[in-house]
Amino acid sequence: MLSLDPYKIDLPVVAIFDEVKAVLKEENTLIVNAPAGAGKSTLLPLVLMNEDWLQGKKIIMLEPRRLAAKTIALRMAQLLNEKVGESVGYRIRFDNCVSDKTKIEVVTEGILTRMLQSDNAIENVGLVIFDEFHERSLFADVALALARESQQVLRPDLRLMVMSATLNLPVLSSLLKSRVVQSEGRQYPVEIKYDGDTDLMMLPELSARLVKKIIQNEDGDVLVFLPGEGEIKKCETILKRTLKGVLVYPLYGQLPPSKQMAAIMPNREGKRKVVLATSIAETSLTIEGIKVVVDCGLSRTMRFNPSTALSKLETVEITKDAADQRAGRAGRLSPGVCYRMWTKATHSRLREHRTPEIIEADLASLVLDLAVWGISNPNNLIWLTPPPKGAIAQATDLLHQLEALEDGRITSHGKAINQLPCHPRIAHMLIMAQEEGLTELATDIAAILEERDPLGKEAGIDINLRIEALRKSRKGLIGNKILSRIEKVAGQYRKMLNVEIDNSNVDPYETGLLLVYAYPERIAHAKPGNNAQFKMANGAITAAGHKDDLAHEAWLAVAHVNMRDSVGKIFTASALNPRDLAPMVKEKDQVEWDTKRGGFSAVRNLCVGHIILQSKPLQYYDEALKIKAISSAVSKEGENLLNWDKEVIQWQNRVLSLRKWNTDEDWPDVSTSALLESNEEWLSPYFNSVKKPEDLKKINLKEVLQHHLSFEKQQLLEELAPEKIEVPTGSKIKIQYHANGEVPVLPVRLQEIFGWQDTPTVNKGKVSLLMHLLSPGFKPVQITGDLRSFWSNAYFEVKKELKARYPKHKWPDDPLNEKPNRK
DNA sequence: CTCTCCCT
Repeated sequence: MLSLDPYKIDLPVVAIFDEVKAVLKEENTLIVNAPAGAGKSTLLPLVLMNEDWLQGKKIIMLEPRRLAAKTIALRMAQLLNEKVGESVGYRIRFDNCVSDKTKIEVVTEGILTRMLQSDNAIENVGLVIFDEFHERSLFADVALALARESQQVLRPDLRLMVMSATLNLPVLSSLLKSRVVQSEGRQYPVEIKYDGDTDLMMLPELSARLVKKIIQNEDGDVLVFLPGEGEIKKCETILKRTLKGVLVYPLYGQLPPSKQMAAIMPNREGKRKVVLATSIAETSLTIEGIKVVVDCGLSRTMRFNPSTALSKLETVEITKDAADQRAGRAGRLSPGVCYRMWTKATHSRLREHRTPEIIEADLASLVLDLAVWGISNPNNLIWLTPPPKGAIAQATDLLHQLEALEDGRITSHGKAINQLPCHPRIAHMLIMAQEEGLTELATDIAAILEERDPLGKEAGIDINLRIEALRKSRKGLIGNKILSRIEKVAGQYRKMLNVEIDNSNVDPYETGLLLVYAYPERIAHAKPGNNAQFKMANGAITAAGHKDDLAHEAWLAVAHVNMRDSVGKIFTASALNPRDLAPMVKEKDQVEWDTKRGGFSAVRNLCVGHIILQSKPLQYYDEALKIKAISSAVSKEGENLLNWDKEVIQWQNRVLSLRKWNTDEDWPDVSTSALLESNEEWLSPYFNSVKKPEDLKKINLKEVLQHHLSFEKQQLLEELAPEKIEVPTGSKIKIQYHANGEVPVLPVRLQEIFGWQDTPTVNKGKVSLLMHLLSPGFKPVQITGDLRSFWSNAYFEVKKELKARYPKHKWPDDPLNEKPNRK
């Protein structure tokens, strides 16, 4: 029983108790929109725990963070006058506290996915609550999609309640086809001041300057949002040097807990406080007594690139809802002010809602989770934001490589991978290590790979140094926060795989072998001339520092790498024994055309992915492959490779003109682009004897093209669009056709056509030629499309001019009865 | 100059 009447608690959410109860009695889905501080997370589950429709089943509430899950469960238990683990419990990684009596379980996201996996129908659950859904974490999105599927297919009575502070409500409510219950928050007004745009390079200086101004002109403590540790440290140095009598605290995730507490704890008497924080202060940590927020408008996020299968950290503009949430931190206890380091104009073009993690995350685990559920095509689920196709394809590919999937279906190996609480690559390594007898080592590597680097980058790239550090820390010789977290994770793997601690010396080759299981595409081979550069099996070039211990190894097994530049940077790797690569070496015949390297070649390569170990000329190869290779080169660079001369172009233009004029006659598209694209069809029979680029030049293109037309069409072409036309002197003069079917041009000297009454034509008299009339010296004198009118009008003007310039020629008054001449 | 946050 509750220790007090929940309706008498002084929190805004009390006002919606009855409405929430009423909706959930009738409907199975509900959205609750309540800002921070409304009291929804603690009170709503308690008010609902005895509803009839639950039929004695449990309430599961999903929290994005372990600490939040634990403290919320604790508060609820206090309100019930109980201990945690009785009516209210929690389940998080490394720690759970539930019993048979538990009716409300607060769990973190990974746990819910696990629950849905072991029992698709979650039979003993009556209500799932998604708290802080606006954070749009990957797991929350997946869990909602799966819970929804379960509700529709197996459990129509299962209730879902989505709770969120700022959210794209219309989209969510139309997707879930559910009602929205709105709660007030407890928030004081925050005045927004736009302080003009900044640039990233000057951020520490500019934000420090702004803070100094605020300290002089405003009351209360100040919270500054900066993108990362680097900016925070620089800003801290400036402020400590220039601001006297003010306490400055940094606050970010990597800080030891005692220093985090110092920043969060209420102010020491008499002194004002400035906290410089990352986005950690947006949601995870609350600082008491803040009256002024300074927001730089940037944050760092991890983005996964499916084409390289790598994640990298990027600095991005925050969205409007995140900016509002940051500003809200100034109005928890009294009215406040928020300075935004951007302009109103910049603000208007910011995106409304934060990017859901599913858009830019590595989806390997997601695809595997769905496969375990029996869903091979993620599009079959209803998503608030569908996962991107490229990332799904990359994940599916990888899972096939790891043999977790076969033809899109989960394998028994895939199920085993899914049982382990880590990325599928690492789970695959852990399982394969059992066969190699290297499980102990693998548990250490797995834990190191998923946590931050416990040594600085000054330690070099050798991952074996990290393993040794972990082993020393277990012997109590050294220690730090990261190492103890790594050991916690390693311990969980040891327990699951049933092995003991191994603190012996490490054999780097064993490490290398294991890393290859996790990252097969990152096997790296020293480039010739070894300047610490390596080519990886996926084709990318990477480098180690010149002085690194591993810089002169022939082979590396690379774990983490950054590919921001064209030559990537290796962060962690191990030496690799080439003998361990034997099973991965594949014989690949390469039949290709490379114009720069002299044309055609056929070789047999021994390779590991893109790394070529050995290359020998190939005596016998499939002729069809050769044709394909040349043809594909021709389609790309054919205009330069072939002898594409004026003759060919004239022939193309003749056919193309007829294609334009006589649409009923079915003339083929012989434009250059069409011909190059279809070259395999019409040109490839001539490739047999081709070896070098010169051989391609020797092909008589016009002849080949001519023959590609049917005999009838060849004849028709000569008849309708002849290459040349005979003029009265008997000269055969070339007609200039155009590709677009424009009127063809006949350039001819005037004296050669005396006696020609009418304009000459082609295409059975349907197309008159445009005459370019020339002087005896082939200079243009007149253009006409109507010869008859020329003779009776313009001719007399032209005659005068020509007579002056060419007095020895005959320029008759009656040109139609004059004999033409070629003189 | 890699280092935001978080989860099984």
